[in-house]
Amino acid sequence: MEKIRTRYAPSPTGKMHVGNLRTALYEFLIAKHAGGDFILRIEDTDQERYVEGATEIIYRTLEKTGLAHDEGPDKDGGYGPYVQSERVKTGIYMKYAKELIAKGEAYYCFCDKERLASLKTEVVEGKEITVYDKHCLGLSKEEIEANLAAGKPFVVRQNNPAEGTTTFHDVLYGDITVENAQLDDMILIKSDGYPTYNFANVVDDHTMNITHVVRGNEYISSSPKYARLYEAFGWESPVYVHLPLITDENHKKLAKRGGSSSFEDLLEQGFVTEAIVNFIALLGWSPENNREIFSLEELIREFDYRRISRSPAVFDLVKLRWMNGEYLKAMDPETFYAMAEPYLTRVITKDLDLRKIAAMVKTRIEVFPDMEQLVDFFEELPAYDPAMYVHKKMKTNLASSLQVLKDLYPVLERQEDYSNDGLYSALMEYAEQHQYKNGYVMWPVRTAVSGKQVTPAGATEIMEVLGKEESLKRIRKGIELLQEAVSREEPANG
RNA sequence: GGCUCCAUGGUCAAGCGGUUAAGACAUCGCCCUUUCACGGCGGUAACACGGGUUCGAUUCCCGUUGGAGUCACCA
Repeated sequence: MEKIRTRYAPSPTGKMHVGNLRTALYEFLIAKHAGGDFILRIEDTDQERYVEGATEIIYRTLEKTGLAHDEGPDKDGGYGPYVQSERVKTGIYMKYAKELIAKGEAYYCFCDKERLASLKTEVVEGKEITVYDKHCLGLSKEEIEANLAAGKPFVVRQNNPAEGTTTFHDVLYGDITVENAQLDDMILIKSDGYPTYNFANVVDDHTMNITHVVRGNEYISSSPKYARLYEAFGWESPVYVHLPLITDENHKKLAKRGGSSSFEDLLEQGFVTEAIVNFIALLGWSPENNREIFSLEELIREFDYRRISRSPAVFDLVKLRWMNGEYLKAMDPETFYAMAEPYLTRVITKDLDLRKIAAMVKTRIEVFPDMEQLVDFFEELPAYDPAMYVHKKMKTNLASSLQVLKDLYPVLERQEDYSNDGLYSALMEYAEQHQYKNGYVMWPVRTAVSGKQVTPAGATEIMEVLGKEESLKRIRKGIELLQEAVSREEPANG
């Protein structure tokens, strides 16, 4: 059987959109699952949209995500060049365009912008819809020669029949048939001499021996035109795999612009590469079993493209967050610390044991930025409401908390061992002496020492990090606040 | 609007003629607990509608409705 060759053919126009990343992933997986090759081809035929540095983003993203290409601009496999603007220089597209012209499957068009604008257009939902009228198809050989000789700008258009139907096959969607009358004479070669995406794509896929064309669903409606091109050339059509759309929560195609639609945006929001890859793999595909957590290696093994779904999938950030949390929990502590540190130092400037803090927070966050509000109290005791000392379940109230803190203060002052274990046994000893429940004493201590309703660890772990001096200081502050609160309460009660 | 595609809970989804219609996220409740979280257990929640085909349709066909995509010298 023929070796599978898939290609990722992005345009260097900016960030790496998650839809594109997913396409690249699937292309990679389809090839690798079958031991095939994954090729990178840069489609930069639109000079106007070209963005400086965008090619670097593509390389960087593929590298970071582990989607290693077997061939590409930086890795010649004998099918180069792998950048379309360079291929243009070889004259390949014009050569094939002329072949089509000779066959009557394409023609020169000299219509200028004005004439095109004068064509009857229909405005639907704010979009102008113009159908080219094949005006230049009627040009005589002499007229064409004369125009060409005069250096008149031209484009080359595909000549589609007005009758009959065209059918193409997609592995997921089956046969799709459209009336040829629906196919407008799309431009193959632009007036600047560059091929359009549609044409370059077909020529390149064929000459680069691509066996499986994997792309987004939005191309499905132009596929019949591709099919006609292959037919006109007498080329064998590749296997088509059109991927379901990824949509936003309103079920609209995920916008290019938007807070979390690019790989870079997601990294910025604190997501981990592996989680992103894992998550988008499951957007439109599911394995035979119920597994959800997959490494790239495992995906390669499991990925059967026949199980790709046909219906669009909403990009659910909430579930991505969950999955990211799973990755953080499974991450080894050193790696986690290395990634967490920059976020930690954003809120903690004091000389505290950041490793310990990172460890506390590791299983409690979904994305890195979550940790900031979880640990900021280490830096400074926030102003807090004494009402926080009241906990129904712990049966603690203002007076009991005050009592506990007052009792404990000298104990903690005497305490030498400020390790978590040492402190814990000291507090437990106190609890036992007074027949108090653990929470009855732990709750007020934790509150005093953190000033927070929610903390990433228990009282003694926090004190261990804080150290003796700071811990005592915070407990004194707690006693002070409680005394005020109690005295304010008493007259009212009495 | 033309054309095309899609249709199982709020979301991702399994299912491929006969099932108590999985599982995950989210949500709710309980348990555990040095609060919260984590973890454990459990609950709520779905086959868009109407016709066929069939002994039997979530599953096959047609239609309706709904949603989406696309109609560039962009990819």
